[in-house]
Amino acid sequence: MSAPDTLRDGNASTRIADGLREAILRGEYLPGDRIIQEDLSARYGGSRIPVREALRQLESDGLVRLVANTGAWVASLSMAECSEVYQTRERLEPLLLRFSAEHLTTETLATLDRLAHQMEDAPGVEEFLELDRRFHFATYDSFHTHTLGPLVTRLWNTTQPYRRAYTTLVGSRNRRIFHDEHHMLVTALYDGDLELAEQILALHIRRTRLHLERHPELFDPTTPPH
Amino acid sequence: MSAPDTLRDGNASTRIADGLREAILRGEYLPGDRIIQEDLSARYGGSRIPVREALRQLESDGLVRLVANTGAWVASLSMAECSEVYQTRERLEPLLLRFSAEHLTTETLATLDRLAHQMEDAPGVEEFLELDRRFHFATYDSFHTHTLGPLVTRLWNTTQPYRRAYTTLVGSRNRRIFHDEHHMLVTALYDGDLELAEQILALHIRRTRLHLERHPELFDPTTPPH
DNA sequence: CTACACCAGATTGTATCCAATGTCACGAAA
DNA sequence: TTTCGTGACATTGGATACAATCTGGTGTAG
Repeated sequence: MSAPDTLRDGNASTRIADGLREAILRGEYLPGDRIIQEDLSARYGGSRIPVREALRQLESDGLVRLVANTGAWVASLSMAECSEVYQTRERLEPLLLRFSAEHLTTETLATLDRLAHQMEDAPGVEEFLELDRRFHFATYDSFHTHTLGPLVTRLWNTTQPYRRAYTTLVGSRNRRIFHDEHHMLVTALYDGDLELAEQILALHIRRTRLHLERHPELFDPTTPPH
Repeated sequence: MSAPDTLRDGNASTRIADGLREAILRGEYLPGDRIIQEDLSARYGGSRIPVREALRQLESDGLVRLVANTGAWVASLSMAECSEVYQTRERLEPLLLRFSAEHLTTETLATLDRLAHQMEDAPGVEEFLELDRRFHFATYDSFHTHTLGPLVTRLWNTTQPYRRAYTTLVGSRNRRIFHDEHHMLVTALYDGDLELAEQILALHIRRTRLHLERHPELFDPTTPPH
């Protein structure tokens, strides 16, 4: 999904921010991990100046927590905070889906169907997560948004570590209903029934949240003081 | 609402970001205005390093647009983009209202009622905008949120210049329905009817959007390439 | 044994300097 | 007159160096 650590944009801060974001999403850094500026300088090249700009960016993205004169940590969520993100998604993503579905092409629909089936055979956690993300974002990509798209991406990103932990924990048990919901969503989109598609998506997100809430042990026990 | 330009947080970047954010919200900078790093250094003190970090922060907040090796501008919205923000708010704020309303105190309700009445006598545009913001955020403040509150603040911030322009343009005409909606909201909260409160709020935001959409001349005519 | 003060090392925050890049005005050619 | 190239200037991007601050361990007093 992303180029290697070579130059890809004009400036170093963007490159570092992108690289670190991907690393966090890949699970290379875990919630609560300390981030040392110098380490990032060494890893991505360059001095600490662009590293610091990158950290500011990621802080606004909700992936990093900065404390003045003290340091940076990979953001962690309490269960209540994670639930909040999911409830937010439950309201936002159906809207984005509606915007996007109005411009869906036949090719995209075919892709969605293919992804939904591929997921059923996903061998491991990483493949499953990756395909799930690609599936949902494929339903959103047909509408170029200014606000909503980036917002939803952000919400996915901040909760990614917990989705990974949950998926790892429960293995491939109980995934049937998950796949069924995906197929139902594809069918509703085929039929052009946007109202139904919105409802299925909302329920899909809601059910996932309720499942996550059964595993408080995955989350940061304390709400950090901010 | 904010301290003057003196130190308020440990580091300069946060101070500069806060100062510039407030300045943009006050309308001191207009959408499309060029921002020169050196000017901010001079204005807020310090070198350009913390200024650049502040600009990255505000870029992630959607208030500033950065182009590599070229410069920074105060973000501007096309009408479609502004509408998108309002449609997003229409889905998000009722949820936040619901969360918050569960913890509303009698004092807060009294404050809301007072603010709603004060707004009717607001002498100028700035007072009106300020009171409107304080009213709505007072309905949200009873619930300490991790994601939703900051998100809503962000959406308010990015559209603030256009609310100001619209309010200035139409003067105090047609404000009656606006005030009525506020009073209806207060009443619904008094009655503890959250369902009704959510609906009133959604309609309030929706109607505002439709009014804004009658004035395309307020917005950036071109969707900037990003 | 615990609590606290203090100091050394580690890490972050910022200023200055220089390099890289883009902008804009000017002038020459079509 | 318009278009295109060119070069000086303005502005941004980044590296190094240093100052400020925090952390964690050690030793001392209670």
